[in-house]
Amino acid sequence: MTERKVRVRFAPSPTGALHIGGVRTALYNYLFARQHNGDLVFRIEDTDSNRFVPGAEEYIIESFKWLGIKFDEGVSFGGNYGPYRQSERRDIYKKYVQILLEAGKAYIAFDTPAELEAKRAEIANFQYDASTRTSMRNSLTLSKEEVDKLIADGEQYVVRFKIEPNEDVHVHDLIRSEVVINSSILDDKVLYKSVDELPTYHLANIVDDHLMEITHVIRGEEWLPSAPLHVLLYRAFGWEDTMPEFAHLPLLLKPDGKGKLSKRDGDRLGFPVFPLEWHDPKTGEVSSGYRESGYLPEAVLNFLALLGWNPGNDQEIMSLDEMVQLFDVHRCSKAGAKFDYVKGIWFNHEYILKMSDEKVAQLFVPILKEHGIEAPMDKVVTVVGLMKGRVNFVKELWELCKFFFVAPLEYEEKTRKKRWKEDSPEMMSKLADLLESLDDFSLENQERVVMKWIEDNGYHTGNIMNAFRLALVGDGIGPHMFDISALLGKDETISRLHKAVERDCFPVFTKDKAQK
RNA sequence: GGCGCUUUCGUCUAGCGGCUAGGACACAUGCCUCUCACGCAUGUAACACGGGUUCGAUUCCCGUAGGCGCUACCA
Repeated sequence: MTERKVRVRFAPSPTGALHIGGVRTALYNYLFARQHNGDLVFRIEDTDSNRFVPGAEEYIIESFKWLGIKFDEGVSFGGNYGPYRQSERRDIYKKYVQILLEAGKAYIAFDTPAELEAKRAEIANFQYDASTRTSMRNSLTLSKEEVDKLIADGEQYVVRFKIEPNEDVHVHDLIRSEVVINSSILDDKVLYKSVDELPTYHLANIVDDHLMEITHVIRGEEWLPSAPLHVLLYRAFGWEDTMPEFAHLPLLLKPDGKGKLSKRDGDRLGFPVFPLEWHDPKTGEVSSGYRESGYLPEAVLNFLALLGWNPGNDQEIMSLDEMVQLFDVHRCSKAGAKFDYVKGIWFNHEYILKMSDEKVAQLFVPILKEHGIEAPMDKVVTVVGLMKGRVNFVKELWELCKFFFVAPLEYEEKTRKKRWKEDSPEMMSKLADLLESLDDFSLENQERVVMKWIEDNGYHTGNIMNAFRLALVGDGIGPHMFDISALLGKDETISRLHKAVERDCFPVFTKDKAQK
């Protein structure tokens, strides 16, 4: 095979937010490049001036920065194969269009969009190809003089690829092995439009991949039908010997129902489909992002990687570096994968579990601040250590942990009803007195003394501990009691006990299940 | 409609002629326990259908059906 350095590219169109499927495509390209000590190129395919959306390019770059996917060259990264924005490569494309024209492998067509539309309405399954081009207005049916005159008169035209019929075109695909399509079913694709002096995707793509010395094209399955066209283009230019290898990835599908994953599904089922929050400049609509929803970038990448690929064993939790080692494009699945966002939540849980208490605490501090809490770091770290296993997202920590920082003002009704007995005020007073007498308020000492006190007096452990919990937490949840009281400290613990006794654990609140 | 791709538990998937069809998420149950979780254990659950090939098909081939994609002067 070739000795060329591996070079792959991710080439989005700046038409809006980066779709999560695009993120996965980029990830696979990244893994492939890293694994082969190759380069990953970031190219912007903005050949459709009508669909350009301001801010989209910046959004895409920021997304990858957050995710931790690094490019070696391209828009905003520099490199020796630029420019990397297709709208800045007009002259290059013009030159190659000319080459095809001169070689008789492409021709100029003057049929207006309206005329074509009429044709399509008139003839079922109309296709601009070998069977119909002789009856259309193009440089094959018009004389050289007529063509020149039309152009001189400012008539708009397009350049079409002249596809020879009845030829079996073989596309070798790394995931699907060989795909064969007969050239007769391909139409004479528009390669270039005079209106904006820009090529269409197909031409620009082939020219750029060739000039940028791309060795492997890893892209979504939606491109499979046009792969034969691309092969034909490489051939027309005489570049077949350096034509990249293709790998067409299966698509990401709706979690339920049918069809490919769309932004609507996210809104409908409550999960993001974009890496970052996206503010649509045209509609003003705001779409949620994985970052803002509290996902860890490593978890998102890990989750995405396994949607359509697996390392061949049971390992599911993998760092980016591990994935680089394990990735194998031949192990990609062929069929589309329903987007299992519930599993994505599980990945986030696993990554929080895996992350050090210190790091999670750092993420928790801003959330505490939002609630007006400024706590010493060591306390936050301890709380996180006690509680992080219970959540899927760092932000969920607040609801579960707030009692560590704020004394309860109300007590959960159901728990009060169940755990606050007739004699609880009396018992809690006694407990407060007992704790008051302690010089050593450590977890171990408290536990030893209190448990002995319970045993000596023949109390019921559950009654005491549950009332104790209700007094300190205001609810029937949380870690072991002495973890709580030790962290709260002697004064705060006793204060909360006294308050609970005074109030008799009133007022109460109910957990409204309806509100999320 | 045409062309192409595709088809294993509800979901993501392992399997590459002979297996009690494995794992993970979700779900259920149990254990742990002062509560709620975490965790751990166990369980429910799949080879789309019909023909071949073969001693033997989840696996190979051909159909059918379903799904997905493409079918633009969009990518």
